[in-house]
Amino acid sequence: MTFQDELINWYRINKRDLPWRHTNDAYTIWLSEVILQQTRVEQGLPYFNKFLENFPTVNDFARATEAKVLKLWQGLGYYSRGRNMHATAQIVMKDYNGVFPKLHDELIKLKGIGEYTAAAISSFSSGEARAVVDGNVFRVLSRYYGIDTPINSPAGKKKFFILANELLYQDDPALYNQAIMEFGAMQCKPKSPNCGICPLNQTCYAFSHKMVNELPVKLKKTAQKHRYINYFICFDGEKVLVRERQAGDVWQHLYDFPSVETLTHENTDGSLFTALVKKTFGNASDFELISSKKHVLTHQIIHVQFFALKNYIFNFSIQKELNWVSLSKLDELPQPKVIHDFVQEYFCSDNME
DNA sequence: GTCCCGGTAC
DNA sequence: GTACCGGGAC
Repeated sequence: MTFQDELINWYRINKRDLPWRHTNDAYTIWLSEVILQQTRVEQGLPYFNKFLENFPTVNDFARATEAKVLKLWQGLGYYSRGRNMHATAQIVMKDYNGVFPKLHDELIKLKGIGEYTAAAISSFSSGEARAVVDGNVFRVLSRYYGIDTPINSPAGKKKFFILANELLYQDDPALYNQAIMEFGAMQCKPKSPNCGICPLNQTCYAFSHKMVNELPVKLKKTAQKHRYINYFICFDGEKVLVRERQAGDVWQHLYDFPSVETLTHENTDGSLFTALVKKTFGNASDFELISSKKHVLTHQIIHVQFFALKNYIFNFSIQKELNWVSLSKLDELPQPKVIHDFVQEYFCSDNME
């Protein structure tokens, strides 16, 4: 049997029953593919159901507010995906009369749709012969063919893209695309794949050369930088002061609190930190540490501290994009996970007293 | 705790 | 090439 036939055969027996595999609708497939970018099926599945329920059509998606989209996206990470989807839904309404494109060359023009997603949507919705090249495909091909070109280098991307398209099963591109990705996700897993039961083990380069754990090769990621963000919780009766985060940093258009960022881990009781807080919030201001958390991103390790702020003088010129929000409405705002976790803990223990 | 996983935009 | 997030495996 050929490589392609083995994969398809394996897929017919082992595939998971997933909702987006029962449709040819480009809009529904787009929802699933963008949600599944950088995301495992188990984590993405509830979000897919939530989005389809809230936005049954691309028109419903386009007419929503961005805050509603981000609120539904909350906790999934990489929020630019949600913002780009919202923009794309509006472009589809305006430029495509609400009919979601099915062909690669149109899809690739849309925000948030790159080579992988254009190939996936076009092959699954229209049967177009475009090979998907995602992390699963990189892994399966690099191991089976023994290719050690780094998958995150320009040369590697080109090489695997060409090979994947040469291997594409022309009789049913969609079936083959599904098969190789599912095979990568479930059998040719990143860690401890069970090569003993793999139907391709007799012809797999990595297996016969004992290189399964060395492939694929990936260039080392850049070092993470440490950041120290100190949040201040300000109350005015039932209202709390929140900030909408702006472009140029993480969590764009999500909400957190007024903050003071320092270059190092400041001593909370130290005079330097106290001076900084007084400079920001007024000389009479006083603060008390509530909670500390560490939040890890790709390129940043964010050390977060939450303080209760008292006797401050509110001054809009100090931090922009500040708004008072009543406590009961706070959870309606999209929040970064580290903020949402804090809010849940802080106000839950408050209620229990 | 520490390490590893994954598409797109710029 | 680098920035974007959160969760799962160990």
